[in-house]
Amino acid sequence: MEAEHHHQTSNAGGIIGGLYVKVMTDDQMELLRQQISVYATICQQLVEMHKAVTTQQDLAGLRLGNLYCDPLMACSGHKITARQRWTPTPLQLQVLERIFDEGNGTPSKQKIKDITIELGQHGQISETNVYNWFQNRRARSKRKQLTPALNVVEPEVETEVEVESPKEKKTRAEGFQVQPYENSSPHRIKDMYIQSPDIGFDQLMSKIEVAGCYSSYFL
Amino acid sequence: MEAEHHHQTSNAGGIIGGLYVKVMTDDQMELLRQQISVYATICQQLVEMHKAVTTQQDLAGLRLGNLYCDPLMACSGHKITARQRWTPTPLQLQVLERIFDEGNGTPSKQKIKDITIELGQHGQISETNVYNWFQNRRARSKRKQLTPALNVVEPEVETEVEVESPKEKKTRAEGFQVQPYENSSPHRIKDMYIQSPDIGFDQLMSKIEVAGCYSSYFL
DNA sequence: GTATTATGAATGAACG
DNA sequence: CGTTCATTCATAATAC
Repeated sequence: MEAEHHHQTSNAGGIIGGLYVKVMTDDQMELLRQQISVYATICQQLVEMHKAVTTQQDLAGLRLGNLYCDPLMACSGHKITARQRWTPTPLQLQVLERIFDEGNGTPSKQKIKDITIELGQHGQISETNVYNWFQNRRARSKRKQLTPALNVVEPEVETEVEVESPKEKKTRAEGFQVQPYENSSPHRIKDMYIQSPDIGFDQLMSKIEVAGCYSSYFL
Repeated sequence: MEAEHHHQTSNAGGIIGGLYVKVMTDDQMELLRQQISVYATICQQLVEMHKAVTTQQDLAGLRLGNLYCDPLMACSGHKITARQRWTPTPLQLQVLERIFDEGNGTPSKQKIKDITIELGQHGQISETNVYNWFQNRRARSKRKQLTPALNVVEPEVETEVEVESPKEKKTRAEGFQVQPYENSSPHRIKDMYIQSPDIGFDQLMSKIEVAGCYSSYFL
């Protein structure tokens, strides 16, 4: 094995047989395949959820069997402790993120109150929750910014020959790990091909079919 | 999900710079880019639709005066088979344990950096990994100390409202579940990465974020 | 295969 | 505000 540095993040180009082509490493191919599969499956899942919600909308209320759905219930037993930590519902989270993205980094006291009231429409929440959320959001956003460029260590050819670990078992596929850290807005996908926000369900379905057709080429 | 060399018609392989790589034409790349974008956008659209439906549901639920309970939360789907979690190598673990035992309970920022760099010699690692490791190590060390005499089982109160077959006691009660249809998907995608049909909405959202992360490599 | 455990990661809340 | 703690979630490892 030569000391060829393997840059995984760049697609190189070259001339092969007189054609200019992009080249991909197996890792990149696998990554790609994963990505497509994930998207495909997400779409399926979302479709399923949509169907379920749409067709059994009133059943949903009846089927609530959550064990910890009622933090307010003064149930006699202190054993079944409801979840003690507030967790934003997806809706609440959406609103919070939107407000956060608006940049008005100053959630004043009054603003907190307003937000709390608004979010109260979507679930149990308190001003403290909102306050804490913004505090944490800001702090962690900042932290991530401070650790942006992971010094890409180029691990030597991994000639670690240590054998002192009796539990030796790992057959690590060493190398490339993608850590889904949200830098910036993760939902931002550029280069949209569907712009209209009010597209119909059926159209989406057909789009999925098309996408699946493309996928078969690579999977 | 190993790199099965499934050559289609025009995807050739070759040796470049000592690496076996796939080559793609610009057309293929473009096709691919389109495909990913389509999926990404479909996901967003579906999410929006889902949110809309959910909102109505929420309002309906409130009107009924029911105790609030988010039907989408608390789903515990899993089984995403993708390598995404850092796992310390035995060597790294050894070093970490040693540092932890040295007692300096507070690995400061700078220390984290140093440790990360040092451990980077033995495999892929990031500062966050180190940070998390110490956090967890401390927390669990403390918890163990606190729970030596605690009985193994927390006596369940009979508030348990559901009798579950021993076969699926794994899944906690969740308010939202889609029918586990067969894997007969409209488009044949093998090697799914999300297999559980009862995955939750927020989990899906995170998957989308992850997928978007992957995408950034190619878009 | 399925169920259980161990543990990396995420995050609400609290501390100083 | 930045940092730390406590709890929970998801998953790799493992036991069954």
